[in-house]
Amino acid sequence: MQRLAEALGVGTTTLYGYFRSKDELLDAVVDAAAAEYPLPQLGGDWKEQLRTIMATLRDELLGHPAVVHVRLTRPIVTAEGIRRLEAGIRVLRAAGFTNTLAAQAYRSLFLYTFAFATFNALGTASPEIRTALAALPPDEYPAIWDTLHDIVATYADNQFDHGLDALLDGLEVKLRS
Amino acid sequence: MQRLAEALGVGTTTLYGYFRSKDELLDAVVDAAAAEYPLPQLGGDWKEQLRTIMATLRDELLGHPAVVHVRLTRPIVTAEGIRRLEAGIRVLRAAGFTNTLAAQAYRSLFLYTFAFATFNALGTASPEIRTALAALPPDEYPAIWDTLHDIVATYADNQFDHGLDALLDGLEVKLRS
DNA sequence: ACCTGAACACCGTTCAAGT
DNA sequence: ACCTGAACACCGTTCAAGT
Repeated sequence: MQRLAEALGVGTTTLYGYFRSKDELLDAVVDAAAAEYPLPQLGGDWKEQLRTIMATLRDELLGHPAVVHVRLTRPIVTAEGIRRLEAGIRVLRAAGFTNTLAAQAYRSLFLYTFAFATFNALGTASPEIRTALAALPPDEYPAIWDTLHDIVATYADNQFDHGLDALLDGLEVKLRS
Repeated sequence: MQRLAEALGVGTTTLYGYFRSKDELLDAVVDAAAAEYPLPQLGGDWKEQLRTIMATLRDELLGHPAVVHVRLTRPIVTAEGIRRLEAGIRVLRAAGFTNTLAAQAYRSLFLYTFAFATFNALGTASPEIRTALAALPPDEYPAIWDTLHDIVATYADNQFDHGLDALLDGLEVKLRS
């Protein structure tokens, strides 16, 4: 708070005239960050529409990594988050999912997307991981040794699509059964 | 640190004789917590084996919620985490996945599991979410209104299986193509 | 070797007072 | 109404000194 106040050229206590606490200020920051990534027009089949919704969430979190940490401290409901949820449930129900399955499916997609963005945003840097894994004894960890390159590669962006596609394919299986 | 030292009945600075910093102490805590949940004997088909591995990770994080927050601050590699990774990659390769697909699949499962545990452990309490969602105007958010009960229910434990099963089903689709 | 009080820089927040 | 310095309780860490 004191650093923010100094950056703004005001006294620290001035901030408390606008926000009751640091948490309340951060809530507003999170909401403002979310508002920068409004839901675009949805097109394509239900899977493609959900891909668009989740890509928006991912971009929001990657665009403001600091927001991720705040959101993991306590539950925060943003206006954009509500709009994404509404759109997601609509898409899933229109695709034929029951209310229960639609809610569970959205939650699964949300969790995966949030985790991907979290581990990317919080800088789970590949060099450090690589070093740690490469130092393991190959005879004890042969599978890691063989796939070291592939494991490190999962910190790249295309990992997002892999998991999301798998999840969507799995949801389709549930839909058909 | 001062509170921990007091609880231990020693001076604060005594702790720095055993750990170079608070981070280093927390690393040891995280590793100790993980060691409480060793990988059990794996049985069943590849999906069942991965379910067992991920359940172990989930239990570890839910068993020590404070650990979750620490692990989201910086990348931490635990001994048990390495063992789980080795076991997971082995299972996936034995099931027929290529090295690349195995690494991506494990990462997807890990991300989903970690996110589930995170949002449960950090107390994304359903009452607050319910209140926030129930206060929305029904004409603007009809899908949320209709599925309010189902959405709140996704904070329960059986949500874990739903998403994990969907992910595993989706991975099976990839395996067969 | 093992332990420690004092001190430092930093933080969120409150209070009473200033314009 | 809007702003503010001083103060408080708290924190991680360092230093120089104790046994």
